[in-house]
Amino acid sequence: MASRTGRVTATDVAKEAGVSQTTVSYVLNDVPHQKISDQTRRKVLDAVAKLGYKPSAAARALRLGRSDLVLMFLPDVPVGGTITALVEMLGDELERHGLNLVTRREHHAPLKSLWRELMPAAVMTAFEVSDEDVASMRAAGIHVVSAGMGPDAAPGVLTIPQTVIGAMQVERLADTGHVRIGYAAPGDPRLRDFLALRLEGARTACAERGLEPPVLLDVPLDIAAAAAAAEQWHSAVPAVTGVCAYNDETAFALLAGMRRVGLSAPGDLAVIGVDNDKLAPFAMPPLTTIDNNLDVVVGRAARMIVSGVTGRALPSSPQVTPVSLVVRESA
Amino acid sequence: MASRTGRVTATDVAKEAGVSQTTVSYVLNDVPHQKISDQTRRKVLDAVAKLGYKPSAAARALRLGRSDLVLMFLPDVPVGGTITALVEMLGDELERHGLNLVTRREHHAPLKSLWRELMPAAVMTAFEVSDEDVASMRAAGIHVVSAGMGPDAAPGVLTIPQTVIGAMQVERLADTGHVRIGYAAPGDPRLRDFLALRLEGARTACAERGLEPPVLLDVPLDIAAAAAAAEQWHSAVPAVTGVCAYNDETAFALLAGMRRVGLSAPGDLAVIGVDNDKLAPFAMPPLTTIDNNLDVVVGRAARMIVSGVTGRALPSSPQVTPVSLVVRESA
DNA sequence: TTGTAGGCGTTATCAG
DNA sequence: CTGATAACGCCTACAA
Repeated sequence: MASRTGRVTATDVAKEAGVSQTTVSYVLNDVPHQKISDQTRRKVLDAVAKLGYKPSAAARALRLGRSDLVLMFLPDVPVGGTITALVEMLGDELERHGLNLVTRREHHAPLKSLWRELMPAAVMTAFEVSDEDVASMRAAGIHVVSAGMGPDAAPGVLTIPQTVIGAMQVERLADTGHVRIGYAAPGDPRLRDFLALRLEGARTACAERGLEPPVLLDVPLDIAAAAAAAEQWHSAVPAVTGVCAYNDETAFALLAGMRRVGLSAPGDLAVIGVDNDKLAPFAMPPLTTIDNNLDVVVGRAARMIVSGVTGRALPSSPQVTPVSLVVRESA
Repeated sequence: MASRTGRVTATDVAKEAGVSQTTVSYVLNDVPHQKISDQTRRKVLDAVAKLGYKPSAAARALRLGRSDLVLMFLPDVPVGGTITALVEMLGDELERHGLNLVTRREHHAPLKSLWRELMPAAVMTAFEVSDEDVASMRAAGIHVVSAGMGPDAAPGVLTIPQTVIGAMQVERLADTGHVRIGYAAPGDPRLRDFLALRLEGARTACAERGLEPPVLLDVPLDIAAAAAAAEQWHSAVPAVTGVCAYNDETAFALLAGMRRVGLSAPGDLAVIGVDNDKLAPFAMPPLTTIDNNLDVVVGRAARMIVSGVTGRALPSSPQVTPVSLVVRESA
């Protein structure tokens, strides 16, 4: 049966079923205007099952000019749990549609070299890819989905509105009576793009409420440095009483710094994070934070990719901002 | 130049360079016993650069009978940051050798169906794959690397000694004067395999020091439940004074529970975690924990995979246990 | 040292 | 409804 390579091919299936190899292909791909008798179909399917036939992804890709791979480019930042979780979930989701996710950091492989090589069915770019590259991919028949950070909702762009996050933080603080707001920036400069947008959202929200712009301080992942920042906010005049942290990690550092200098949350300084980290409920005090609701984002991304690849129109997505506030005790 | 498909092929390169397609292949693959004149080589390489030629992974895979994909099967557990980080790092590392990592949860795709389809160069199985499957993959020429949890150091098996982790925790507690040890198990039943091994390591270490076996309690990710467990340990006679947590997440929950009932660490109950989570330094008090040193593990895994695929012998690895103690304040 | 030719497993075209 | 047959792009004996 199996040729000398040991592989079960469609031809083997055809022989086993007593039909032509073409018929096997038709049955397996559910070719439309080809009426196959139920009996024939059955014979083929039985042979497939009996032989354990699996079509070769390589041969298929070669023939079709596109593989079943989905290439995802990640920003070259210290990917917090957020993005890794997103990758994890997206991979699971795409797999249900027969797609395989391959991730790559942007700086490692210059994109163009990789997509020409892999002929992916789709490419998902996180946040920064030149329009030129996108254009040439599209020209090559690759479906491109970009994840934008801003408030723009261009077609084919998955929006993860960073500005909304910052705004939501400010709103929570304002709603709980804080008038003078601080913003805790992460030390890592590679996060500045995200920071800029979140900060902008916070600024806008402050302006809308008639508050002064947030007082920006760096809070590196270091207790002593965080403590210094905490004191600076606390002793300012007028004092900052509520701080938006760039993310939960920064928030944890800040809370630790505050403890060191005897400041408590939310009494002396309210703190609100971003990410809803697994450990957020166990912070001292339990951390109020913004949840990205990744499941929603991933679902949306998967739908965009799958519908693009299969050519089906996507079931109109509600386009609700998936970001939500999780109130605990720190703010 | 480019054929109607828009793709630049090796034939296009050959035409551009004024040589045969065979020569192009020889140059690009550095075929040994083929003496290519430097002049010819140059012409080919220039043409490659000029045209931006990239070999088709699909065609290559079809011809060679193996792709440049590396398939990694993950255990179907709530993969903590530990494993996701490992995946991330491994992907980066393999990429340097022209390999592409594709991950899959075990329960989703029944393995066999996937490897037959993708013809991966290597498969990395995390923790649980039947010997039968491994055998058939090997028979198909796929290099298989398994990650074992136990103390066994079989060839082709990457050892991540869970028992050592438990032992190391106990040793730290014993070294700091604790005589009655507790073990905080995670609520999630899917972690029981890991738990069993870590616990076994802890038991053995206790026995070696002449201590009673650790007092095992479930510490779910819930402050109230964790508080109850803390009280139970604290009020036992003789009292448990030091607890090994299954991981940092459990440790954080336990510390939070202790705070609720007025118990402090390490005074009333010393706590030691596992994972060295990013947030561990910011726990209250800063969490003493065990670091898996993933970079070491990943490096080893990558070497095993790459050497297996390229057929080169692997540079003898020191086989030192990569696990190490990180002392902070909680134990 | 270089060129010719065949086939890896699929899908698609075109006759029967 | 089914059966030959031709690519898809690459590697590699075998010839020249």
